[in-house]
Amino acid sequence: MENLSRRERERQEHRHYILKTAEELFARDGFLKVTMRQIAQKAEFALGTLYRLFKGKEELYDQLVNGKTEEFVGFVSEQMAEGRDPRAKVRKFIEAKLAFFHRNLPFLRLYFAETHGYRQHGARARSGFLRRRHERLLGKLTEVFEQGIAAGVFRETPPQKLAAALDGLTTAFAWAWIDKAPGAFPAEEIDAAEQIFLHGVVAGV
Amino acid sequence: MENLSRRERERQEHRHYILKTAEELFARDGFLKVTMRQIAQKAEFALGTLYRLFKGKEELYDQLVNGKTEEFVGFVSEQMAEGRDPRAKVRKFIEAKLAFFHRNLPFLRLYFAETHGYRQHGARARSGFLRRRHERLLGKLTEVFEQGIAAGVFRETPPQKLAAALDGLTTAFAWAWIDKAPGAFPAEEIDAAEQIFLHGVVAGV
DNA sequence: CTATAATTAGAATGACGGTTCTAATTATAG
DNA sequence: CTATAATTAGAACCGTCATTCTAATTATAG
Repeated sequence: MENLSRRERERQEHRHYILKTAEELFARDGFLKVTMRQIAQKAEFALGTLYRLFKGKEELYDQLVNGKTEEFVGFVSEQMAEGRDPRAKVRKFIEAKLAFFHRNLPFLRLYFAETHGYRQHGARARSGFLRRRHERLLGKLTEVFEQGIAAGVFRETPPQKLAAALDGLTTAFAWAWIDKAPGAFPAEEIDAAEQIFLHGVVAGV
Repeated sequence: MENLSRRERERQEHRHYILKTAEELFARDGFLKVTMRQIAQKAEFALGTLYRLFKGKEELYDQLVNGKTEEFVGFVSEQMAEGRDPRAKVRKFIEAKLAFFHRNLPFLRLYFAETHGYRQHGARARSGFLRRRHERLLGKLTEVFEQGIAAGVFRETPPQKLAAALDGLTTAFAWAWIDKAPGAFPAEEIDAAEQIFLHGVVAGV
């Protein structure tokens, strides 16, 4: 990465800056409503320059979304791996997911749009890279539950369902938090999600 | 509704049929990607006829989505009201929500797009009718939890968080089920959602 | 039956937006 | 300094809609 001409380095910086700018627009309005002209204007580049740096709108969007997703899934996976036992891993998953969204607020909307929303372009979105990454993450969660059940820590329940439940619970908390206090660190949400998921809502035995 | 000329009755039937046809298209591709021509063709009406029956694309979409949402929120509310105690109401909520989606598969996508996705048109979607209905439903859930906590049936937890958690959990199960077996009645999902939500995943005391 | 109104089909209009092109500007090399 | 290459700005092109318009057809009334 260091043996690049100044030219090439600037090119990369420009690409990066444009992606960052586009992220806010895409997160707010979605792929279809954002125009290349808007991106160009907000990033202070000419329209033609965007097409020199990216093949087109789809490539630009894909790079953005795929890059961030990789980062997200990687981070959450690593954090989960640090948990010693299934319960700790569950806690890590919740913490990592919400913390990542806290640091990458616009990405929350993009990720959600791609994993649960409409196909945004071509035939790629719903069957593509991002979808597979999301499923991989759920797969890792599923393994954690399998281990926990085998070890007798968790109740006998289909582990995929547990994974879906935890993912849905944390997503719902992310949405509630984004509407309420998107600036603050979602500490309460993390604790509440863990508590409810581990012990349920019925008052103690 | 009965003192209508044959003309007027037919007019209503045509409107209804067009909405039904449009629902499938909107559910599959989203507001922005569906064209009026597609709707006209699929419903076997001329383009001009659509504009005679509806003011435009937005009105058509709004009527569709608002009507169904009213139906959905009404149904779930009624069902919840039938539960005798907070626990039964929780069970009813889960049953009603998943059963409604089972009967109205395309609507699941529309509802979700509107409550959690991008603004689909104008400035209306995210602050509009549907949004308020969704919040009203969450409000009713919140009341159930307040009562349950007061009665000592549920653990002391902020009731809004419980409402968000249950809503998110059931939504996640709806998605998992739609991907897996959209034809079958989601009986397993209902039971698993109730079990996890009430008692958590940690193996019994 | 006509005359008049309602309804239909589908062509024309106009705006918008992704992409490409051109002319000018700026940088690099010799 | 030129000459050549890279880069920029933004105009032009082209296709795609939502919406409106027009001419023809069908129904209703007298």
